[in-house]
Amino acid sequence: MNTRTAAKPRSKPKTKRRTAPKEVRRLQLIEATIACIAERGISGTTMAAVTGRAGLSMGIVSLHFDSKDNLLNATLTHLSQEVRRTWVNVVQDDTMKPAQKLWAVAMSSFDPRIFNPTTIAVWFAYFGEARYRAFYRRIVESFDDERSDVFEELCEHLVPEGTDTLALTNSIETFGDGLWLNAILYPEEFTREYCMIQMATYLAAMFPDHFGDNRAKTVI
Amino acid sequence: MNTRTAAKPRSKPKTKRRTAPKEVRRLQLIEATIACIAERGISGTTMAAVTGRAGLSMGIVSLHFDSKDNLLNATLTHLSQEVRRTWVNVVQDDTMKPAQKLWAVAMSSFDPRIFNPTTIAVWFAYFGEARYRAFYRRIVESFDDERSDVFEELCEHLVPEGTDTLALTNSIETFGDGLWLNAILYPEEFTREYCMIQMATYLAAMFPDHFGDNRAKTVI
DNA sequence: GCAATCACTGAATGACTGTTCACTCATTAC
DNA sequence: GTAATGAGTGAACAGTCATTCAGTGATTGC
Repeated sequence: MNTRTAAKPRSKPKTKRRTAPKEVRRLQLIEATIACIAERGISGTTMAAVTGRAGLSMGIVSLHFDSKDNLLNATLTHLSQEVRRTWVNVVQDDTMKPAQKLWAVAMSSFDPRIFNPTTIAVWFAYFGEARYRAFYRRIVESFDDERSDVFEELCEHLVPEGTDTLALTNSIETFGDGLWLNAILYPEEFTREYCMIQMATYLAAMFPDHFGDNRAKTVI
Repeated sequence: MNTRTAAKPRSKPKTKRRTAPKEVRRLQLIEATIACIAERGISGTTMAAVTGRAGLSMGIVSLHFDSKDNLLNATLTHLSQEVRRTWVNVVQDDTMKPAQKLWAVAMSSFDPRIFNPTTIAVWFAYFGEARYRAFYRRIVESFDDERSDVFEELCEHLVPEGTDTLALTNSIETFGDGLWLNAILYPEEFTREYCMIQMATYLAAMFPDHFGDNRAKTVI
């Protein structure tokens, strides 16, 4: 439906190309699913709503994903990968010192591509329903563990020997989770900027030697 | 179906009382709803499931709540009141100093009556779906505001003039929210005790003069 | 040009769900 | 005792939804 027409100049260009590569359709459906979940919740996300939004017919989901469950699964995986890309980009910069990296990874949670009302709403939609939680955990766990490991390793460079860096890592992630939660519940107050300031204050309190006082401002 | 009727035509004392006071039935249904949402999510919480679990018939919900929406509404209100009772109990003790009160209110979030897998799961179930979020917010907002006001007023006793006590209050609530979230996702790691220790560490960092170092342990 | 293939369609199907209401029966008033 | 009351029942109903599949039409291979 939407574009990507065959570039055959000699055949009639009036009809839109109806067939598209598999990956294009899959992404098209995943994006429609995201929009739909954000707007109507998972239980309100019917096949008719998703396919209608994508401008396709009902049968298309079976064709590309077999079932609704598979589509929901693929959507969550897609979201996870987007989050991963966001923080991985940041740690790959080898010119940064551990303190800068830790700061950057923590702040990457507020990158507009992943920190926006639509995306956050979808995360909590999956998270909220018990029947999807196992499903959610299975998909998210490896992504979460990977990030926690990076966090913990960075922490070890910044705190005295003997500090419980796992607890520290958990607390940073916990604070970030709480900010996401409030961002969706009170979007006027917990804007992106406000959340970043809150995180900055938190990091300053936890790593006074590195981000304490007015140091924070220079790193932002 | 699974009646309590005992079916003996004219026998008297063995039949359970079939009628009960309105409040008993309402509570019975609300508790069945809580169990059901925790187990199956909101979309899996059908009238048949709720009434079946309560040991009553399908029509009973219409009788006491008119509709499913009203039942869901009443359930969330019930949960909010339980949370409110928990922290209000704590601040009413006038022998406590502000620092102790703030500590006690923050820790009241981990009272087993409100901090348990079932109850937390239900909170996030309501919270997770966009179509219920407005509904959730309407019910919860006044409860939340009331608690935040108390928190903020207590903060003002503990920090230097000019401190942004609203931001500080928000950050404490945010950290608590994050702990609840992790408690349901990683129940083995984020136990009640672990969450309380995390909160203690957080408060110690934010109020070093009052809960810093080993002070915290004495207040627990 | 023609047949084969492939992407896609959408009405039909069957399973499930919230609500209704005619009915049952325990309790209460007299 | 008898009648009136009203709590409680559950089959029936109307609506919704995911899935299916016979069919359409675009594209490709020859």
